[in-house]
Amino acid sequence: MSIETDIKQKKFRSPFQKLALNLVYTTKWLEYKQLESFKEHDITPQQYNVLRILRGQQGNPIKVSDITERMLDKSSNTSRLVDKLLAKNLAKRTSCESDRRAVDVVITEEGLDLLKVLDPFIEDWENRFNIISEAEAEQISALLDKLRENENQA
Amino acid sequence: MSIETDIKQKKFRSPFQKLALNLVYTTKWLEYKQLESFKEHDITPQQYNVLRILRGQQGNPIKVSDITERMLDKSSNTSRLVDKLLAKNLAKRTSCESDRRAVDVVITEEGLDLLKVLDPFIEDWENRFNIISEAEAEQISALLDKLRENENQA
DNA sequence: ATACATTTAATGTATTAACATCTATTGGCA
DNA sequence: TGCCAATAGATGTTAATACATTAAATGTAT
Repeated sequence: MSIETDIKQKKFRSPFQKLALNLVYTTKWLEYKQLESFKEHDITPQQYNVLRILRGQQGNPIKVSDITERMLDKSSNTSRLVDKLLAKNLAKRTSCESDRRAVDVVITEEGLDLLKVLDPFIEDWENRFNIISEAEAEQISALLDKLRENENQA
Repeated sequence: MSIETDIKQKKFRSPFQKLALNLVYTTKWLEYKQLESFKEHDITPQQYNVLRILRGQQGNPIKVSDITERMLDKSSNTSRLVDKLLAKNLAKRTSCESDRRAVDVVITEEGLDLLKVLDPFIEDWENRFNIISEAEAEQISALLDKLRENENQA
C-alpha cells in the first residue's frame, strides 16, 4: 500500500518530505513486524542487536563502548542491555586485563543457540525484500548513505 | 559515510540485509537529529506527529481513533499523547455529539503557533535531502511502498 | 426490548528509554 | 611523582512506551 493511503495524506510538500515520512513509517513497520518474532523469545530488538554484534566477534571479547559504536541505535544504554543478557545467560562479562575501567563481553553457547533459533525468522524477513531486485536494494542503500552525508552541515 | 563504516560491519548476508539495517540506522539517525529541534520546544516526535495531523484537519475536529490511523507509529497511545498536548494548551478536546464514546480533538492557536516555529527546522531537514534528486526520492518512496506490500504473506 | 459483542477512549502497570550524575581508572604533563 | 582532565561503565531519576484491562456507548441479532 502506498504511503499516501497508509497515513491518509494526499499531498506532500515535496518528494523529500514524502521520503522522510516514508522512511520513518517503513522502519516502524519493519521493527513492529520483527518484534513479533523477538517477543516470543523474550528478547528486545536492542538486545538482539547486541547479541548479533557479540556473535560477529567470533569468540573474541568486545568492550561495552565498542558494542555501542556498532549498534544501530547508538544512544542506547549498552551497559543495561548487557545486564539483561547476563541475567538470561546469553552473555558473559569479565573485567578487561589491559584496562580495568573496561569490561569484556562474550556471547555464551546459550546466546548462540538463541540466535540460531531466531536466524530463520530474520532471514525470512530480509528475503521478503526480494520483491525488489538486488540492484535496487543496493541502490537504495547507496542513496541512504548519501542522505546521511551532510550530517555536520549548517 | 557508508553503513559499513557506520556500524563497522564489512560484509552482509545479502543486499536485502544491508538495506534492512540501513533503513533502521538511517531512520534512527534522522529521528535523533530532529529530536534536537523538538526538545528545545518541549515536545516529542510523537506529539509533533499528532500536531501535524491536527493542523492538517484545517479547523475540523478529528477523533482520537482517526488520529491513530494517520500516525507514523500506529502503536502509540494516542489518548495520552493528546493529554500531553492538552496540558500544554496546544490542543482542545470536546466530546463528540454524534458518538458519545468518541472524543473530538482540535488544534489551538498556541498549537498552530508552535508548528509555525518548528516548520523551518523541519523543512530545513527535508531540504537537506535534495543531495539526491527529486526523481531519486520518488523512486525510493515507491520501492519502500513495495517492500511493505507483502505484509500478510506467509 | 434485551442480551451480547464491538467500538472508543481512558487507565493501570511494568518495562524501557533518555539524560544526568557518580565512581573508578587511565593518560598526559608539569 | 602528583595533579587534573578524559574515559569507561554503572547507577539514579524521570518520562515515555508497550501491553492489558476497564468503562461507557453503540451496534446487532434474536
